[in-house]
Amino acid sequence: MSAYDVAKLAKVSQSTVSRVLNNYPYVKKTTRKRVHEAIKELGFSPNEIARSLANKKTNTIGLIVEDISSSFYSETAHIILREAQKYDYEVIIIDSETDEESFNKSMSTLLGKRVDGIIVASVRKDNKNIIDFFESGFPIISYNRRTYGSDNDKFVAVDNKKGAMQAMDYLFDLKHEKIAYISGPLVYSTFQERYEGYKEALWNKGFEYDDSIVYQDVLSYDKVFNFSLNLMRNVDAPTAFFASTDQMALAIMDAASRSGRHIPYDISIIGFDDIDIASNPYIGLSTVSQQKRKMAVMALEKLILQIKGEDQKEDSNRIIIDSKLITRKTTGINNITS
Amino acid sequence: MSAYDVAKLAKVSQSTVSRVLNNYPYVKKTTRKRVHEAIKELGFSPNEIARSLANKKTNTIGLIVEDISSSFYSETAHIILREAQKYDYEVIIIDSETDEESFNKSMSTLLGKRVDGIIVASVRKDNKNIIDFFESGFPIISYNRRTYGSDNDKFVAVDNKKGAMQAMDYLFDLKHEKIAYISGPLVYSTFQERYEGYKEALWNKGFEYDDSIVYQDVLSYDKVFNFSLNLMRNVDAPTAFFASTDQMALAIMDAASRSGRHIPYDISIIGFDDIDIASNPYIGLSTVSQQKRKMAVMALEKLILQIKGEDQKEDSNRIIIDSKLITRKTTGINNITS
DNA sequence: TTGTATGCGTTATCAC
DNA sequence: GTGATAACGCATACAA
Repeated sequence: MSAYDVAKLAKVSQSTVSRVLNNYPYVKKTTRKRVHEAIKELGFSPNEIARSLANKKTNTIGLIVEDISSSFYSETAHIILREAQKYDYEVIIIDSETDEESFNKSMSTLLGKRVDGIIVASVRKDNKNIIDFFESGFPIISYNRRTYGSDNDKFVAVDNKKGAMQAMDYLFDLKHEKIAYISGPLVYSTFQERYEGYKEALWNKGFEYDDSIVYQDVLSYDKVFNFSLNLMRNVDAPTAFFASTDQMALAIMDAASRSGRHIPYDISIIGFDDIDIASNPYIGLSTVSQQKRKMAVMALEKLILQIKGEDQKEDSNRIIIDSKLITRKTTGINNITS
Repeated sequence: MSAYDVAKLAKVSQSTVSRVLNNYPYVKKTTRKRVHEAIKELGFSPNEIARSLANKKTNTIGLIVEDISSSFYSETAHIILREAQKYDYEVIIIDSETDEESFNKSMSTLLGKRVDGIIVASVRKDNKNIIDFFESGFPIISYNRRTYGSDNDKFVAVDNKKGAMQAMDYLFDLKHEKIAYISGPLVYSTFQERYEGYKEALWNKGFEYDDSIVYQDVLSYDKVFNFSLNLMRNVDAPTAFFASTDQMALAIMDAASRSGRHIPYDISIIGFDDIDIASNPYIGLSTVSQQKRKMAVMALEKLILQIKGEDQKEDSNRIIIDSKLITRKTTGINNITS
């Protein structure tokens, strides 16, 4: 069934049906009513595909995510989905790896579907391909992780370096001096910058960087668990652990209890992200908040401005959100007398 | 840029371009090569929207979810997204409430976009609207929660009642006799059936159903926390809690530690779902597994069979997956002498 | 205020 | 093997 059927029933032309569908003002009231009745009678709903073809816009956006089952992504995706509804956009989510080949494939299928814009939740910092899109003017924005090397990049992210320094300074305030750091892959700007924050905080305090208490590898629960457990078994184990994600902090907490440590009396742990489970009182993880909601909402709004061509040149395309230290129950004063 | 540009460059007609795009066999090798070269030179990628209009299929499916940030949904969505890629389907995710009005709205926009099929993660058991779709033959399937009242319904779900009984029997084996039950809204088949399992397990043992130790309300962390904490403060508090979701079990664990109880020595807690965090050794929640992966994969496969019209009449459209009891560290023998 | 005709970028049916 | 040409279901410029 098409608009022609409606037209026939309402005794008008298909163009008139189209006009009432699009609220074109100059349609006689009575014919508008006839058309509406015909639509209802037939249960007609316009074919958005055909509409998109004629319009050259699909009212759908793409969201490329690394792993939607991971808390940070699912929580921000939730916000984006709900928010997009308000603007009448649907969203196609692509869940794929971040290597350049996978990324290109995701972009191709999204562009094939002619989405109006794309949000990328997880780029690698050296992704060259996305830069071409930034410069092409196609509506696209990344959040959480950013890319380097383009003057036209668009992203919204927390101040990762500052956030890391906040966490470190807080641990220093609690009299911790030997602080282990658990980093994710440095191919991501988030980890790169948090790592810099860790080092700079150390430097500011005059402490030396100790490679042996720094983990820098893939985000694997088991690997982080083992690394932490090993450290904890040393006589002069670190008194505090700073994890670059909450997920990893969970693994460290596990290692702590496995090693017989009591949090936060024997050991302090702080994370980064503030995923939902962190605020669970049973976990009560101290962490650095990314302000997920703000981040997700701004990414979407900025994208829509681009789509509508309303983004002002004066507006910055690089939005940096303030990090926020959140102290809960996994951090405490250092009781280890050394 | 369109296939016409490619055609011009390759000195063929647009139809021939279409033929090589679709791997139509009877195209001369040399012209096929010329077309491929032209495509590459122009960086052409076919407009899937136009293709969909001509084809009457979009190669995209819809997924209606209640809250993608909730573990169970994000974890199953992850599986569905990854799996759909293999079949060359994209997926539009709609995150919305489950009341009939919201549901109808979600369906309308999905049908407007002409998706090839729809997966519904969270229907209410009395949803009448979805029944019309089951009976219309439009490819649609629900997972996790089902609907009652249609002979043509299609779903894949765990055996919720049996799962609940497994949990209860396990607690009975651990010498628990007074077991509180935390239920979600009975408008969902999952909670309805788990509730029945709870009662039937009680009945089988000859224990009486005690309304005062049963929570039956919305899924709210705070409400469950308070309810549990109140119970625990009684002199003859339940020695075990059975939560109808892992999320709620987390709230109960919180209440337990708040009330000074040690899990599992003073109190046992068991959940339902087996979300990822449950297996975190720091949490170590005993639970009933829904076999998420199996469930998600089957829902998608069944849907695709429907789309391709290959679903055999002999096949059952009601797939019930076995529940699996998973014992971890939140359950133990009852030490309370009564 | 409304109808006619054309285009959007494909696929598919015919001819040649 | 390949090229016209008519759909697909709408939006829209142009006429009337």
